[in-house]
Amino acid sequence: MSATSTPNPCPSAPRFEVLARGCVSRPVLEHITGRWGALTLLGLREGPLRFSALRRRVDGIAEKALAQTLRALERDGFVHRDPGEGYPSRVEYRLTELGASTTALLYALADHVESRMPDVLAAQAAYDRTHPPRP
Amino acid sequence: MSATSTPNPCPSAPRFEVLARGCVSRPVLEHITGRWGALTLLGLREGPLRFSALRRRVDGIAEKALAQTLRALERDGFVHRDPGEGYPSRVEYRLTELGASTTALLYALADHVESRMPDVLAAQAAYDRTHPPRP
DNA sequence: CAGTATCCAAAAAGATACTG
DNA sequence: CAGTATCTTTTTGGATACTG
Repeated sequence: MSATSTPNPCPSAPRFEVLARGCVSRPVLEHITGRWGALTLLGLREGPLRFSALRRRVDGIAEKALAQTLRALERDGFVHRDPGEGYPSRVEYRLTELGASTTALLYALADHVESRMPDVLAAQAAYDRTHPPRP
Repeated sequence: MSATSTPNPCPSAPRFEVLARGCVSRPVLEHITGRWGALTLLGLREGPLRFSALRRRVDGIAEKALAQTLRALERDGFVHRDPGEGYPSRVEYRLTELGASTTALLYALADHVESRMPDVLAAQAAYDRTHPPRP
């Protein structure tokens, strides 16, 4: 750290503003909501998994992307990486307490979306009916 | 439409699996959690806004990105677009009921992250201390 | 097994200009 | 004002190969 006199960002205070660019929590929120972040956390929700198992679980993710995502989530303290000793290597990933509490909220969100899919599909159909495919 | 005999994806049933590629809810979840989706929804949380006001609120977003994001969210039924008549144009965007309920969950998530930022910053510092910057 | 390294293709972000 | 069009630059994604 050292006295960085950043005019600084979002007071974690009453009104919160992740909306501000430069807010320190914004990149963190992006890690957990981003393309693979959310799915990776949800993939670990039911218990620890090893790299390949997790990769199979998060359908469609590339090794590279999974590695990157896990690194970011580990750095932010959402995921704990436990490298077992021995060979061949067995590394387990598990949610930290912070990761678990966060994932619970993420799950609530995903579950809500899932339950309201009928409305979403209806909205999409209506939209497509009234909007030109692409002139 | 038309009888697509998709072997199809994620039963909205008991165990849910957004994790599956091809799951219809996955792209929707991505729209609301994606790079700008979340911030745009949060930007509308306190009330309807017009395009430029929203753009100012979601700090750093480009016109193009905002237009795209709003289109996706409108199509999914999270946002309602209300084009006022007259000139110059005044278009208002507001959350639908579905958008509002979803955004409430998103807010809970963002708020949780915000409140735990001290832990996140500590984790990041610890990580950076023990991991080589880049050899 | 658990990754890293590479290379290429595809997509997204940015900046600028222009229209109803 | 509310966008679209266009072009350029960066980031991603995907496939393949290789190492401890």
